[in-house]
Amino acid sequence: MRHHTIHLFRKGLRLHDNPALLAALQSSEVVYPVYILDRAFMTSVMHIGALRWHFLLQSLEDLRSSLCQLGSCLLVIQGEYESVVRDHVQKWNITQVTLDEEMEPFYKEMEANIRGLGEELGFEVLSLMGHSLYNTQRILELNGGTPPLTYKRFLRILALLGDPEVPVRNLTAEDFQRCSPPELGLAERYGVPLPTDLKIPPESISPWRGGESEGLHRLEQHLADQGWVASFTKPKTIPNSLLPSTTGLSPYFSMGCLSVRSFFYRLSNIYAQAKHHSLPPVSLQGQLLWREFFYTVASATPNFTKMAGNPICLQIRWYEDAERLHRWKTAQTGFPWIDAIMTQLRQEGWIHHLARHAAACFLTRGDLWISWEEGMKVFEELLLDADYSINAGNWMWLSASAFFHQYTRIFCPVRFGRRTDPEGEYIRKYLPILKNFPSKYIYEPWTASEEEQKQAGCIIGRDYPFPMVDHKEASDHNLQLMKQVREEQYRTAQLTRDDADDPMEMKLKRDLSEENLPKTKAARMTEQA
DNA sequence: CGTCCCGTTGGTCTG
DNA sequence: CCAGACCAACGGGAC
Repeated sequence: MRHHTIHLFRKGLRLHDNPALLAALQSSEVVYPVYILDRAFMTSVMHIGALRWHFLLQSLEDLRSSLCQLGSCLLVIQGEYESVVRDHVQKWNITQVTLDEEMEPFYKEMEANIRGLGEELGFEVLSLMGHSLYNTQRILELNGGTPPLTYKRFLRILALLGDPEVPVRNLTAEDFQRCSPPELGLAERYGVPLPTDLKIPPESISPWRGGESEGLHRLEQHLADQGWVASFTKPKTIPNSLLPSTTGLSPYFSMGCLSVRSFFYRLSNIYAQAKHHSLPPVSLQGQLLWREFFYTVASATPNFTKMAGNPICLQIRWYEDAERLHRWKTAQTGFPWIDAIMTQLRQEGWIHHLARHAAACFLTRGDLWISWEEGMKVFEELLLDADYSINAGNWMWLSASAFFHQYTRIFCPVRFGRRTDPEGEYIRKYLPILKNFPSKYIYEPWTASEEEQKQAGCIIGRDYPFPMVDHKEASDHNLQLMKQVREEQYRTAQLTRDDADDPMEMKLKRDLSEENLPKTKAARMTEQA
């Protein structure tokens, strides 16, 4: 059967390793490449901010241009996705819709709705996995139905599965010539809108440009240095270097401008030629597998992006403090290292992984004791590489709510950054107000004398805020809170377990009595004293 | 069931 | 300058 097909781009904004689009071209006499720009969805479900809008529109423009070069086009149709599909299926006599399979609940729901429409209107739906290395369902099965909760265990499952599927071949003009492009006139009617058309602020000083072409260009630049690729070890990269010390390819992966499978195999080839190469978790390939790890856990965990109702997430009564949250979000904490990070995030939409750690630890268990969900929302809006599963997973990690539990390890907002950038060049770049501050004080400018502040041209408290908390005091306090939370949690777990096993009141009482509760060393010391 | 090992990237001190 | 011990001590998972 020769189909009339709509290929629906959602992520996967690329022509290389695009299995669903390839299948569309091979099975159709006409293919309509469509991107549905659903602004309400983007704003209320995806929560994308201005920088991400720019990145998306640039990616669409690049995709349109590449499709045109191959004799096709891209139709960007604005509207609610279900009614757009319904309208055009009838208008264009569509018999097939192809799309990438995605794992986020809202994208799954979208696909289910399109399948429902297919049954109603009589078209077929073909979805193929293009955004991840493995089928997460297979990983779950091999782990006995539950997601592996440690990376090590996850890797062991992957070893059973072997290498991921190889990428499909690049699309060529011949592929597109075998079937007709959309009618003339449609391309003009459904062009890629400009930011101003969508009332998005036009100015953008982000150094990241969206699109497959730019992504491939950056990828080639990095892969050219084979020694660097082979010896890459993540923790040794520098969070506050003025240019990214990692690949900075994440925005392109999150939107599917680059294929993770293609990258995986490019890395494998380089490793095969190198005498020595680093290994997961710290290697470059290991980074791709971290992404996969969080996808897997997220796909099998209810309420993964929330605390409430999330079975793997520690339940904590975080403070609600709109003012402190706002100051954190808008780079006004008074800790230059944290504020520089948040400034880079706001201006460029990308910060180093360790910088994310520092900022996240500060907001949650480190200093402010504000819910990781709030931080996650801010990152979702501002990070170009924001990804549903990875974002939530890392916020739980950093807040010691799941995956990571050694809550005594707290990032110091003063000393952590100073280790790799003692002169504070990163701070000077993103907080120009502190440009002339002496290096000695730049991570804690409030310790400079009035005279020194005057000389540096920045009075703390007037030109730049005082720190919003005393880090030492706050982190000690939070440490105690975290200890309490964990003891409480144990008590609750004990209660529910015994409830299920043995409802007898006597047993409950016995197990909940003081001497049967676990004691921290600190508690034991107090007792002795 | 208990015990022990170890974990992608803290901080501090010592040798 | 760097490696390693220690801090205080969690929880998943192996045994």
